[in-house]
Amino acid sequence: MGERYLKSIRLLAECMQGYERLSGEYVRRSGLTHAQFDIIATLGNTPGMSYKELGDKTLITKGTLTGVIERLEQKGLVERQRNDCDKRSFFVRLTPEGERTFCTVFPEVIAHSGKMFAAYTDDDFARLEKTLSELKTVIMAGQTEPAPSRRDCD
Amino acid sequence: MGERYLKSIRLLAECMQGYERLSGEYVRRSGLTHAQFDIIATLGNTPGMSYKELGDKTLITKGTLTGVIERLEQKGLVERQRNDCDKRSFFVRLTPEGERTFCTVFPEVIAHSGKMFAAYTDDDFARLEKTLSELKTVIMAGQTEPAPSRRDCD
DNA sequence: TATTGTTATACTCTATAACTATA
DNA sequence: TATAGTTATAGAGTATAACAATA
Repeated sequence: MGERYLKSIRLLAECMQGYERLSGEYVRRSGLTHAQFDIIATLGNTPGMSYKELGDKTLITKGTLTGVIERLEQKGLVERQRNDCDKRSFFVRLTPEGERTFCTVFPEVIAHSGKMFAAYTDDDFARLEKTLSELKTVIMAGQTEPAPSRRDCD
Repeated sequence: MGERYLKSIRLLAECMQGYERLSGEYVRRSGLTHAQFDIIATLGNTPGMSYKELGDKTLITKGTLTGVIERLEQKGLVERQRNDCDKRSFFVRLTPEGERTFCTVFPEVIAHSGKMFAAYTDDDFARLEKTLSELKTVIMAGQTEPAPSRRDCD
C-alpha cells in the first residue's frame, strides 16, 4: 500500500526512455553503437581510465569490454597504454579523433536538450539539480557496496 | 557557458545507470533479458496492445520485436491474437504465467527500490514527482512529433 | 499508396567461464 | 591467492532493407 515510490520510479523510467529515444537518434547517426557511445561519453573530459573503472562506470562486463574497445581502437577513437605501475592493467583514453567525435556527437544531443530546457529558469534548474542529486545519492546507496578500490598507484 | 542543463543531464544519466544496475540484477536472475523484461513490464497491468504500440513504447524496432516476442511466446509468457478489426495487426498480451512472472520479478525490483526510499518523507516524494513530471513533459516535447495514431478501431 | 508485421543479413552485444599474466 | 584483461562460445539484440498481406 504505502508504495509511494512506485510513481516516482515509473516517472524516472519514462524520463530515461524518453531521453534515450532522443539521444539514440544522434548516437546512431554518428555510426556508433550504444555501447561504443557509452565508452566515448565516459572517457570524454577525462584523462582516461583503466578497463576496470570503465567497466564499472558503463555496466559493460570485462569480456564484452575487450571487444568494444577493440572496435573503437580500430576506428581510431581510443588508445590503450600499459599501466607502468600495474602491468596487468591498461590505461584507455580518447585519441584526438575520439575527442573530436565526443565533441561532435555529444553537443548534438546537448543542443537538442538545450532547446527542450529553453523555458527553464535558474530556479528550475536549481531544483532539478537538487532533486536529481538526492535521487542519485539514494540510488547509489542502494547498490551492493562497492569494494573500496585501492589507489596506491596514481 | 550558459549550458546549465549539462549538469542536469549528467545527473539524469547517472540516475538512469544506477537504477539500471540495480534492477538489472533482479532482471537477470529471472532468466529474462533486458528486452524481454521490458516487454513484460510494458504489458503488465494492461489488457495488451499491438506490436506497433509495443515497439513504440519499448524503443524496440519491429524487426527485432518479432524475435523477442517469439522467444517470450516459446517461454509461454505472452500470447498473440489477430486483431479482428485490422487483420494486419496482432494483439499481444501476457499469459497467466506471464502475469505471474511480472508479479514476481517486478516487485523484487520495487521492494529493493522501496528500501532506498526509506528516508523519503511525503514532501520529498511530492517534490520528486513534481520535478520528474516536469522533466518528462520537457523530454517528451523534445521528441519528433509523434504521428497522432488513429484509434478508429478500439 | 501506406501500414503491419515477417524474413534475411551481417554485425554487435551479452553472460559466462576458462585462461594468462601479473600482484 | 586474488585481480586485470583475454579468449571462446552460444545466444540474443540491433539496424536495415526487401517483402507479404491488408488497409
